[in-house]
Amino acid sequence: MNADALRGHLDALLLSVLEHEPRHGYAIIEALRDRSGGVLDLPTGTIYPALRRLERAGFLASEWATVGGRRRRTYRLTGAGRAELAGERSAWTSFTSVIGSVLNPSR
Amino acid sequence: MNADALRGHLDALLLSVLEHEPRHGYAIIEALRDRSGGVLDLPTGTIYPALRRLERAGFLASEWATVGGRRRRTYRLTGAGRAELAGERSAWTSFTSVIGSVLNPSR
DNA sequence: GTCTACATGTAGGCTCTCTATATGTAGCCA
DNA sequence: TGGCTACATATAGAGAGCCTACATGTAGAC
Repeated sequence: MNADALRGHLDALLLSVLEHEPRHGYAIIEALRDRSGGVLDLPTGTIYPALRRLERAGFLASEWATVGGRRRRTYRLTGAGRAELAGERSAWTSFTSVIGSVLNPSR
Repeated sequence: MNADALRGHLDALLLSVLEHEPRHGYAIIEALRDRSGGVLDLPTGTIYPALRRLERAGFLASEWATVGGRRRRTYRLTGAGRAELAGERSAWTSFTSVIGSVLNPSR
């Protein structure tokens, strides 16, 4: 998976993974790996800054917890985050449609 | 269309538009606009550097022509460019599949 | 006591796309 | 003649985001 290809789509992935349950960073990385069949194995240097960016934007909220002696910062979707996710899903659909129509024009 | 979303996919678009006929930069911009139904209206500052980059990479070759008193640099796909296009198409398919499976998991 | 898994974080680099600007021709219209 | 629009190419610099590399620490297995 080329790094640039992901650009601009990571936010949607993160919001999507947090849609039904809050998760901490490490668990998010695992969830992305699972859902993608092992293809998406994103480095911490990508995930953690992105989560902070999304929180700063108001799409996520976080709180600290300690589980088994380890500190976790657990993120959950805010209302704005849910709206953003809906927008991202719709943007993804039209994006694939547009690129697809250029890449494989039907005529 | 968000600028970041395009990242890493522009090369595929350019190669695709040049697949069946050589074109010069200005005509490539028009072709992209047409094929995308007007959504993709890319600035010259995006297209021209990208074309040079693809030529430097060996995927395109160019030659100058003068038509109606105006100078054009016409680009065509090289053999390596055709191979690259095939790879990009396949990468696009798996990319959409992966992102799609994360965004809308079936379970 | 060492190794792996779990867990979070930052600094700096790299690359690509966009904005803004520059230059020039051809044709239309007033 | 002068101005406007379409045609045509090009570059400098900005901005943004993802990655690499590094730093730090706990828990449990062997």
